[in-house]
Amino acid sequence: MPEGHSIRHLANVFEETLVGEKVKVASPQGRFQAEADALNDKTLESVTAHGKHLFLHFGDDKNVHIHLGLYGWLYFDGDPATESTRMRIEGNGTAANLIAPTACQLWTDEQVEDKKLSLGPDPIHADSDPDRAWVKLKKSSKPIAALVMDQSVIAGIGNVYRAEILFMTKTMPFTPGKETTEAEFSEIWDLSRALLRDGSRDGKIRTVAKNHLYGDEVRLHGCAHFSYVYKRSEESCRICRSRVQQAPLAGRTLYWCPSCQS
DNA sequence: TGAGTATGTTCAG
DNA sequence: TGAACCTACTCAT
Repeated sequence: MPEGHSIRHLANVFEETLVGEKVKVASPQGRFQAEADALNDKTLESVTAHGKHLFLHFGDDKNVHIHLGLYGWLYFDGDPATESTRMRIEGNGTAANLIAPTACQLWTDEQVEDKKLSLGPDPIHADSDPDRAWVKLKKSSKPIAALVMDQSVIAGIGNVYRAEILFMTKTMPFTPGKETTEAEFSEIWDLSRALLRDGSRDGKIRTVAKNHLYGDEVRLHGCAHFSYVYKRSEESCRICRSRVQQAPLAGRTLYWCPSCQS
């Protein structure tokens, strides 16, 4: 479900509610019980996000690594824990309930650092270095549409942002990375940063300009979103009216406009 | 109500 | 490359 903007948004919610608090940690589902016992009554010192990975730091070499994967989500605002809640963190009159994550692990500081080093730069961070992504991209013969979603190249972009960013920058998605110019990459990086930051404010993806807002919305897990091309392969391009195309690429469905992105 | 699909990653073959 | 993970939503029946 989530791309990098959602993870940054969830980190913000943690910072507003539970960071600095002595918390109760539990695992109603049981699969995180031993780890929860080790964290119970500790203070949640800080929370960091890198790409689609979320890290809860408890000090004393104890951190929780969370990856929501395809199904996972974190519910706040006092929603009651259910028997499928992998981890529940409670304090300060609120609670976070973690449901169906791909990963929920107790990690050392070293494990956290190793994971962050394995990921590409995250455009949402002011101090991330786009050159690390550019060096990898310009060496690769893989299509740009595979590279921008490769978390070891750029961390945080998923299938929705991939389609929308390549459309908005008029990038032909099958262009090999090594044929991309530095100016084209800079445009992709800058737009990624702007869109991820904007989306992280409320956890929603916003890409379509006001003057292009018409027609049907795309439903993303119960929420309505407008998109330029994502999931619009039965419809016409908002700009040129060509039929939006779809094809599998890098294991996911890619959407693009063959006229605007040529 | 059941089939199909999905903002993702890892691992086996 | 495909299966597994195993939830929530959409759509057809």
